[in-house]
Amino acid sequence: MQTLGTKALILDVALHRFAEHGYNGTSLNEIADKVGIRRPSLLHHFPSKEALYRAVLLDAFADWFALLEVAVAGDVKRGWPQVERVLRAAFRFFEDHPDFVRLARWEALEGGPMLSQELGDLLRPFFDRGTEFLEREMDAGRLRRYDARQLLLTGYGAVLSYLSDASLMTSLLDVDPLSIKMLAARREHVIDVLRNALQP
Amino acid sequence: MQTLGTKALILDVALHRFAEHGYNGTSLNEIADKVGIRRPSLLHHFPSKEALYRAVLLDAFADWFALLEVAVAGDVKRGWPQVERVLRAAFRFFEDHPDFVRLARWEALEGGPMLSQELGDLLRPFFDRGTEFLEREMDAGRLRRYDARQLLLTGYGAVLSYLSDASLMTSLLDVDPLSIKMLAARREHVIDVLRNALQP
DNA sequence: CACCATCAACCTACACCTAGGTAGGCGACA
DNA sequence: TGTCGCCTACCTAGGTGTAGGTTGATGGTG
Repeated sequence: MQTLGTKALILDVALHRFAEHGYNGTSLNEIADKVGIRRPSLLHHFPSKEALYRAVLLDAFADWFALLEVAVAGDVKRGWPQVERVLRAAFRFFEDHPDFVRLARWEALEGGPMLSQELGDLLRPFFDRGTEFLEREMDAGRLRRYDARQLLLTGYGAVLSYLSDASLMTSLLDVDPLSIKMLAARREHVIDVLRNALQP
Repeated sequence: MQTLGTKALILDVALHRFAEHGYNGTSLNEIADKVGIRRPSLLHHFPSKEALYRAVLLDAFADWFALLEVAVAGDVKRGWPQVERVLRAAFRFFEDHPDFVRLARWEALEGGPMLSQELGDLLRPFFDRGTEFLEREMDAGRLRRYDARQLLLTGYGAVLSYLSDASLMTSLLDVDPLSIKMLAARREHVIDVLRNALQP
């Protein structure tokens, strides 16, 4: 049942590998082997390792941007309920796309193969929209006052680190941090902390 | 004025390189060049790349463990003031040891060159002591109730991500995230958020 | 003091492997 | 007959690690 074309299959396998071991830790041979072709055949579909990586990264982020667009559409609610709505949407996305989380983390750490700047530019509009929303709600007294940009970065760290650093979490928690149960516990915890910090 | 012996100099340079580019992204040639010797001379001091990496990592963590010992010594205060005391000590350490932060992040992401388990074992006692402290204070009503372990992990993510993902922060903030001013802003922000989340 | 053995720290040269990427051929199929 | 997708064979760069030699400091001994 391999409905995926070879190209899509390559992207799929590469996403897993890059997410797991990063750019430097992944070889084209590994990817090709898992796809079931030889390396030169892989390079027939993508001109270079870096081109493949870019394609993987942009694909992954396209999904994330699409979700963000939907999640913030209309600013349906105000104050904390809207924050919680977006948070839950984000959590659901991250839980469904663990490879995306790790890929993003590698990219953020490495500064990427000269791609980080570009990604930052794509991320920036969403960051600014988030900032504006938070500032508006704080001004209206519906959220406790903080530096809105710092607050977004705090959310970023609190949400993503747990998911990206799974092996460390396993050492500390003695359970699979990515099990359904632990993911739910994590989600509710973060939301709980932020609610208490944000509600006036 | 090179008061450092060659071995210490190697460790120093290697720490920088591993922190910046990770294990796979760093070659012994780079390190040797920067030290001012040839690679075989470097391998005279450390038997292999992995041995060098282990030495770097254990050194870095030894400093961190030493600080933790001091910071938690005596549980001088109770409730939030003690939490804030430890937080500030940790921030100061991280600001003084940016390479440590990034090294830890690489290690957590990569699962490390088979070292992560070992590191987890070293970290574990501190994690458990933190958990116990928080639970005691929560039971006494001096801190708002959360899952203590989740809370520690939230702190981990919120504090370290900003410092380790500096290149991403630069893209989003348009300023040097590691400047004295921004570091202070970050510190006060995180403490502020956690205070509001934790004080009953 | 003169002599010699030892050893640490460095070097050059080399062996070996794996990586990414290229050249060119072969078969299937429109 | 052309083109697509794949192959084998090959190239080069760069990585880790080893072999073996040089130098210079140390330190015991006649």
